[in-house]
Amino acid sequence: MAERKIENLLGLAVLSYLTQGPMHPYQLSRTLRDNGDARSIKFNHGSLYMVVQQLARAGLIAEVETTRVGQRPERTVYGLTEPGRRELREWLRELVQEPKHEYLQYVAALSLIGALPPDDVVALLRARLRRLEDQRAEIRKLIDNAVGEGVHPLFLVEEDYRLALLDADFAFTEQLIERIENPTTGWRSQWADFHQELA
Amino acid sequence: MAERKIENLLGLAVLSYLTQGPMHPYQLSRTLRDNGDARSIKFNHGSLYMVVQQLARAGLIAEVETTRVGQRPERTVYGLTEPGRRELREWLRELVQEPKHEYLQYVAALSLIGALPPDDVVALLRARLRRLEDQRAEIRKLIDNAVGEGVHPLFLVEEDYRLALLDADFAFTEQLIERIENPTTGWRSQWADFHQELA
DNA sequence: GGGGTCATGTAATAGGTTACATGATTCT
DNA sequence: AGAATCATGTAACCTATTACATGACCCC
Repeated sequence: MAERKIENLLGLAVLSYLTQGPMHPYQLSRTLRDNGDARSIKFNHGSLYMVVQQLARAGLIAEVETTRVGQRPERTVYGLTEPGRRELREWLRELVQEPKHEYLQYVAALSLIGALPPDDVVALLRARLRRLEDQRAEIRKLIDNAVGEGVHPLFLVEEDYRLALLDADFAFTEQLIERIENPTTGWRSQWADFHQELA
Repeated sequence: MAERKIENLLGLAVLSYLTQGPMHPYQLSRTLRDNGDARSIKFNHGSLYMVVQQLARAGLIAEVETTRVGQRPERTVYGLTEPGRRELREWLRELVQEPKHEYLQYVAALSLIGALPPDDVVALLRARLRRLEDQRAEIRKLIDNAVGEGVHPLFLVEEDYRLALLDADFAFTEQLIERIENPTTGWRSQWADFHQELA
């Protein structure tokens, strides 16, 4: 399968929004933030303009008109092209279908965790549990609010997914504490020994 | 808390390896790959040299000596400084303790999933389930092999975590299919209607 | 002993983020 | 009317990735 010209997921969001008609970048920016999609896709003002340029260069979107109101800078309105529509479809299909390898911070930390002494780690893991609970509650509230306002759950699946991951993290972390602390099979003493040697 | 000067997690790995004594970049590179830490931390040759420079500029590591063997380019050997040791500890502590918001591809896709027709999506989700199983099996094997060779499970926790996330993804995805397809409460028809309007 | 691959590093390019700039609008 | 904020875009900077370069070693 041909490599994608644009990797930045902001581009995907842009393509997706443009299915509802042509827009200028600022409008996209606005919609992104209002829609709360910025929770799911890393967004910042500067990158948006960049990505729009890239999409245009790749022929996935095209200038539809440029207007000017008063003395403000020109606004260039972009619309989806046919290749753009196809790219949107293919890109989305791939992301849904193909679990991608991602580099997560916690994974990185876990892979180097031996550099900290085990007792410290247990305390840190306990702290993590608390924060995970907080985050969970927050997302829960966000979902409930939205549903309360009549948003169809289809538009909240990504938040459900986040919850699922948080729960998995929580369970894993609890279990990790157990594996360190268990009085008979726990790793504590070996770990402490190993850790001595480093210092 | 003061912002970290270096964000790139490769830097964390470098600090961590240097606790075992000074090394030159190529040696770090080698260790990274051999250790399999490249599975957890995005690694490529070029970035490593960059990060090493950054760490040096920030005073977290320092040149210990530069040697030259034959006509090969000079090798500069770096060692951990005291601030570097502290940074390593603090950085790790933070990562363990504080669940970070990350932008995941699947999350992005889910947030825009309405752009695809529901029947397609169900097929894609089913495909995902199969690949998740494959990935799971692969990691399982990797863990079992390593344990078989006598590696302490402490050095495999990050793989356990990966498994936990894969399982959560699997369960979520199964459930999502159900929520779309359920004959009485499923989203299919509303979704299809909504999707019509876009075209 | 010539062709690959390893060892080791630098330079060029492209991507993304922050900072800057300026007219319009709203608030007090 | 001045201050603050919004609208809109560009430019400068920094980071990361790819490509390039070259001596040494190993294999047939």
